Amino acid sequence: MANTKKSVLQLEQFLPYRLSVAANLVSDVIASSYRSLFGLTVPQWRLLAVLAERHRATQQELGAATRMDKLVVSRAAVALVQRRLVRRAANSDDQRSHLLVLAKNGRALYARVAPKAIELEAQLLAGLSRAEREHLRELLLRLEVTALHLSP
Amino acid sequence: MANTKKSVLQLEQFLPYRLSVAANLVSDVIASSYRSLFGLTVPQWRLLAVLAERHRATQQELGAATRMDKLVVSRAAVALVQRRLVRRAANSDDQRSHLLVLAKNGRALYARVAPKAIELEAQLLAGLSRAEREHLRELLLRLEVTALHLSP
DNA sequence: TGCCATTAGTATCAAATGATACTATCTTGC
DNA sequence: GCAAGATAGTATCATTTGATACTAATGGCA
Repeated sequence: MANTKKSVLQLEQFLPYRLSVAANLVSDVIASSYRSLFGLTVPQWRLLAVLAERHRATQQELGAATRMDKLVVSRAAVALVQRRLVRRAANSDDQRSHLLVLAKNGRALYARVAPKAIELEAQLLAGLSRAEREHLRELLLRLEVTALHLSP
Repeated sequence: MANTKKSVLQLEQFLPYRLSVAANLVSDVIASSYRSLFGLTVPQWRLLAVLAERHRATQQELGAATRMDKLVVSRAAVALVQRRLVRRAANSDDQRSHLLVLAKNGRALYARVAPKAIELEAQLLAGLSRAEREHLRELLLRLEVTALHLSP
């Protein structure tokens, strides 16, 4: 019998479940690699990535760029500053916030982390053709937009 | 300039990041819905779903079916038993384990939860055609297999 | 049989995460 | 130009989550 109506739910076929399983597996691969190689958590690594792209940002901007809430950003920033990978400077435009910038150490670490990230991504995507990767990216994006719409 | 080589990393384009963002958004939609409507966490809901499919299972089997570790399964099971949604029976084949079965309440609750789950899935996938949904499912599956291979 | 390694499940403690509320600064409306 | 919100960031506390180690039971296998 073809599954034309799917009035019954099967967990294995349930997309939110599949998505969660895939994302967790990928995330574990990434997270354990960053932690063991560089001592970085995922939020910390994301901040580094954004700061490498933008050269400077407030925590607020970092939160928007990484879609992490301000508490997660704050804790990651504190850790990075303590490790002297990132420096804080006053923001003359707004004294409530600080501008975060990569320190020399941070820049050096990022130069080591980024190739590893690209390599991991390549390994994860090894089973997909170029066209399939593009398609996956696009499908995920559209899913995101819809989910965002449904969010509380 | 076409991005032919991508020697530089952009977080926005980084697949593990995109996947994580999409999965978290979807997961939040699901989790908050289940919690507010039924008082269920995601692990609890997954156990109900598997028990509804199989009628009985040990925690070990539940862990394998839902890809959650035994600690998560144990805590979810305790909560479900306390709410009398699930009953435990001795397993004569192996006295170390128990067989979990949906109680009447659990069956009734599941009958209310499942349609909601299917509806949420439909809403999340509203932006995708049938073919695209299939494709997404397949791509995620292949990604999973690769990630599993890379796992520690 | 009887010993040892393995497994199912849980208790216990440490660490991460999240909710709330606070301080300091900024913005807006009047 | 000054009160009344709003916002950036953090401290504090409560809850979740995870690591470790434990108990009880099983499965080899000598």
